[in-house]
Amino acid sequence: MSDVDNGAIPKEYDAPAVELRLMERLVDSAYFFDWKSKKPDFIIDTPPPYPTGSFHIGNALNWCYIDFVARYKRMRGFNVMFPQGWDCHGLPTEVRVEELHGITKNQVSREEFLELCEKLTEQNIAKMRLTLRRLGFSVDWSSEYITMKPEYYAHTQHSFVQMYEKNYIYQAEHPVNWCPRCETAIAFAEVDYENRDAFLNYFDFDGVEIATTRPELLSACVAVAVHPEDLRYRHLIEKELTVPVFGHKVVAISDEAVDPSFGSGVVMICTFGDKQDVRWWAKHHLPVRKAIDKQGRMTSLAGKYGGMSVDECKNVIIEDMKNAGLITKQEIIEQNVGRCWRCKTPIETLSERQWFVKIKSDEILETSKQIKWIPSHMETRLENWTGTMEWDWCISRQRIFATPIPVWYCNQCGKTLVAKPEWLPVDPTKNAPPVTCECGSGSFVAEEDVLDTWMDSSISALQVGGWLKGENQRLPALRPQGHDIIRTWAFYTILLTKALVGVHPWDAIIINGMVLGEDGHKMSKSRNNFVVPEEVVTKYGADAFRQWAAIGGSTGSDIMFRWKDVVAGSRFLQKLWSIFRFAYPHIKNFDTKTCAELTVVDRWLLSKLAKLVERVTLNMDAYQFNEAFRLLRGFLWETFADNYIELVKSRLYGKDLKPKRAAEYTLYTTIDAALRMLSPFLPFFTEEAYSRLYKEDIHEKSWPIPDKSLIDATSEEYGELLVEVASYVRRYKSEHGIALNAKLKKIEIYRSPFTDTIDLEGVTNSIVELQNDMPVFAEVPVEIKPNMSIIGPRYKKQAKQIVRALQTANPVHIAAQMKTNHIVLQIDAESINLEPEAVSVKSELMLHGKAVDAETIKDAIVVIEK
RNA sequence: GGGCUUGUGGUCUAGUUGGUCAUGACAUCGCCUUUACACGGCGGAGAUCCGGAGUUCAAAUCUCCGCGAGCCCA
Repeated sequence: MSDVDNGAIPKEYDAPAVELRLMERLVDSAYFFDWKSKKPDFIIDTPPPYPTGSFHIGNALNWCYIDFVARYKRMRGFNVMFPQGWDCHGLPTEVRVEELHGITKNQVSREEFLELCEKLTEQNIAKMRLTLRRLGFSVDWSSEYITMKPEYYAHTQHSFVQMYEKNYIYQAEHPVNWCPRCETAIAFAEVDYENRDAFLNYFDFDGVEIATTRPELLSACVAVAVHPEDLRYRHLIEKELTVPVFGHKVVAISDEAVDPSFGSGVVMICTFGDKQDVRWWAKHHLPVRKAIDKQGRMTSLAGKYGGMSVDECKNVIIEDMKNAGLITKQEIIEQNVGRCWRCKTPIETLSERQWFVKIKSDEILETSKQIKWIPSHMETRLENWTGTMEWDWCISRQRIFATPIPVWYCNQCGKTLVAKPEWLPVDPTKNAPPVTCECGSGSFVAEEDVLDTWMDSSISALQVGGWLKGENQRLPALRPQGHDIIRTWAFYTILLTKALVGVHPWDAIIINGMVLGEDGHKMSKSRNNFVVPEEVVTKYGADAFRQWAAIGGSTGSDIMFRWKDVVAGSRFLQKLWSIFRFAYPHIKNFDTKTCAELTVVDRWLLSKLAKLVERVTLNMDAYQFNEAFRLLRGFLWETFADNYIELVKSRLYGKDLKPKRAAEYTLYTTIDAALRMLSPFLPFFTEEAYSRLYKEDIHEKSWPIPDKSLIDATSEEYGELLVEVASYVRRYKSEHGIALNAKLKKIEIYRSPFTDTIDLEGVTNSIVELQNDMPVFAEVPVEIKPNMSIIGPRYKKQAKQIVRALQTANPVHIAAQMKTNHIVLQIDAESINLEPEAVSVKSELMLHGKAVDAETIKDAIVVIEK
């Protein structure tokens, strides 16, 4: 090859440089979903990330999966929608705005604060869009949605109104998880749990010993409880007791759930110390005594402790009780404390008037069963969560940056007025309703609470499918998400979609694992095992990063981020580039109509290529990206580059046109199919290579179809033999310290099934002679290998004895018998006729007196003359 | 405490329906600068597939027990 031929193709592939150049010519409209297309839909319910300003590596993993699917499905003829949403609302942005501007949300007006939140969110989204583009994701920007925009939150409000009309939503005074720092109710899904040590205080409760970790709730005590079978306390049941310090009277009840071995076996029930208190309170119809307010301070109910914080009150009351001689002992126990997932403040259980969505477990489970879960065991996580819900989904929040609840209350009669769909979007704190109340009054007070952010994001499946947009409602084929939000996003989306439109939200849900740092722990800033996608892309390029995502682990399992995987990815890019650089001059002007007379080696490769296409396609359909990519890489690196190309070099550089054309044809066909199959994984590399060859966009090409007529067992067998012979010669040279390109005196192949030696002569750089007959030397069998896949099923219990008999027998004797088609073995008293195919013979070959090296490969015998 | 997952050469990892020789990457050792690639090629060494029991002619693969790890939750 002269320099002129490949002068345009640089030797090294500089991925970051190529990728940045290609990004500039990207046209967004290439990936737009076509609402009027006749092609079948493939809509993806992309997770809307929280606009923190940086796209997390865990997101990036998930987006790689999504992009593999989107690009693959487009090539398979689908009208694909890969939308990008942004889940804007919520506390983190509120907190960030307070930090950035050195204010608290109460120091500025509601509007002003909202404006600051929106501005920050816009900026963060802009940053994250850049990362998405840099990673090569084929996002459909025409389908982008931003949940804080009126056109989106109008839909969130619409879902609220519809759910209210369908009797899924109600307002009630009910215990809720409350974060006193954020001053808002939160859902179970927002509660984190942590073990910590606490004092278990034993004290005298009107003559009965009671143990509690929460003496500050004494003023909220509404009952004491004992186990019904506990003989020590039977006499107490239904008696009235006086609460120490505070003096109010409570009744003693019995309940199976009391653990007689915990503490003294008597428990005090308060409003509300923990979830168990709530269960007892509901079951025994106990009264409510609110001792803690929304800021986490003691109320006037706590008497002289009123106004203290919970912790303060706890310390003071313990001191007071000790001084009064009430506390008898204290033990340290491990306690599990629920905390706000955002600010880590211990949560309280308060009884408040809140909005709830009914959880219909049966409906959710039934709907979930209509969805294909990948991997399937992830569905159990949803089932387990659904079965453990203690009360309904609390959707009201006491915050500012969120979707307003579209509700007013009549100032005169107190009636609740829920907005009509045509009034939406609406902020009730800014706008009065355009009607009067049934009672005739036109004076309303606005609901100031806002909606849980999951209400926004959990209509995403409907939203991307054109909900309320005058289109026929379509639904996504696929929901990709992490297993950490199965109990929230997946759960709520199933609930809302089923309730609102009566069907399951998606056909399939594919779960990605979490990304672990190189220390094996979940990636987090505090562990300092954190890597950002930008860093990887700057060093090695997006295509290398995407390979880590593809083969770092099997789909659904947690996957460790490893720099060396990215490095291996970039090396594969270089290998591919070298292959391309080598093939380019041979295929750039290739005429596809040229009919070629293929050699054994060509047919071998094309048969394997056809099988590869079949298997890769199957794995892509099953979302097994790791397997698909592994197959591609293995084929290209070993089969194609290390074997095929080495074998055909002499033909490609030779003067004989026919075999040259055949090799060119095979090169061309393989590279074309390989680039297409690689393109979902390596969009930049394949575009760069393809556009140099064809001046066309590979991403508009179709997925290759396996040419089954090329699958041919005989060609594969012959080709395999050729490869093994070549490999034997290489090994021979290596072992004998002969240079790889050194010429051997002569290579003879006896009993060769094929007739042409051109490729073998090329690759061994030696003369190859074929002989039909047996070689003149003796074949000495040295080992008999049993074929278990034949012996096992055929002889069952006797198999083990047969194997032992074969191994102890004289190999020469067994081999001789094979020629008569009967191998007679004596097993116990029985004589067994074993078929020859049940064994294979390993032989050493000897030539009378003369020194040659020889090896049996399959049925052929290769002799190297020394 | 519960649920789910998982335990494979030094490290990480693949392994579809149980079937002779367990995949690959990185690291390691030897040889090779051969006209695509030294970010490469060829060759080697390195694994009782966590431990135990069971099912089976046959188990990395199925079942049970034990020990360990991860995630989600209480």
